[in-house]
Amino acid sequence: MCDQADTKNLSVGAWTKRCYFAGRALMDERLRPFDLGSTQWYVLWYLVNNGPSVQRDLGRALELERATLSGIIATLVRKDLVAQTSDGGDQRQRLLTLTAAGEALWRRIPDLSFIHDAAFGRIDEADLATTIRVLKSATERLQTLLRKD
Amino acid sequence: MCDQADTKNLSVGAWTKRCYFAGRALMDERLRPFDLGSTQWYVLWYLVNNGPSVQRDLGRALELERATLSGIIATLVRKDLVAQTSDGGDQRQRLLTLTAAGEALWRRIPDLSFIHDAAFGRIDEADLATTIRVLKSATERLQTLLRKD
DNA sequence: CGATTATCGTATGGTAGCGAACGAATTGAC
DNA sequence: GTCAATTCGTTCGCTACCATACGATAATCG
Repeated sequence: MCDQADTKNLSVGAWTKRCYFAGRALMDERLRPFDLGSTQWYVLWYLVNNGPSVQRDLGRALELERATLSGIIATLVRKDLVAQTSDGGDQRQRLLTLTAAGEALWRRIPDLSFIHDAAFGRIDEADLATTIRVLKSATERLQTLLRKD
Repeated sequence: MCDQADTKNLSVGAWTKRCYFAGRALMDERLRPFDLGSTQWYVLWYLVNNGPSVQRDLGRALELERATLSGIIATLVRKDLVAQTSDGGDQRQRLLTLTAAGEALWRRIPDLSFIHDAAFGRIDEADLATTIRVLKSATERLQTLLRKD
């Protein structure tokens, strides 16, 4: 967004947006036959790899706000891919488990790691490290400014 | 998202997301007193710097889909910040102009360039260039894969 | 123990983004 | 000149994200 602005630094933000949305668009496209969104895929992925989990842990791992995750879970429950129960422990928490339909769907979904390989696989290790460092420090600075005046 | 996944390359995507949303969140926070979203700000910014513009050009400059821009314009028109007219030329196109209220609001909004300065200002030029190159090539590869099978 | 504080999930309302389908207008091919 | 293809904007339905406010449950402090 706004490459033509005064400082060339703005273009970092522009490419950050482009890259983020291009990745999401590709995931969404490949998941469309399964009627699944990219973030919904991440939730299933987490449950497959970590087993039944509490909503709170899932939100922290995927860095999603409670409200955001709540909506995504509601969608997955509506599609009968995930079940939301109480495990008898902390009554505030909800335990999420894959349903049989959810597991069956997951087995039908092809591997999506080619997306990350295609995007970053051929890039030099040192350049990747630099990119991560730049994005990380920029993010930290932005978050420091947030609500800190 | 998903830092704990198998390949470390995944974390580039995670930081891309983090950085993008951190920047947007900061813009949104600073614009909240003016009841303006970050993308709405970009539209006003474009009109201020380029004068009355056709919706099509604005969409291309900001890289927004027609449908996305249409919604944003509708919001700005509802707030009486932007007016949508026909300029007598191509009858399919709509000319966008800032209203008096839009110009008045723009004058009240503080400069937001500090956001980009804070995020990327202190980063080494060479590292910035590397980051842009990595993000650009990743984006291009992703877009090549999109709908090309 | 009781009252305050913190945490978890939900609900609401908003912005931002995309795909698909549509009508209207323009352009191009023949 | 007519008909097909393209372009422009809108609308609809959807995902995803956040802030805010709320109720319910835990944890803590007195």
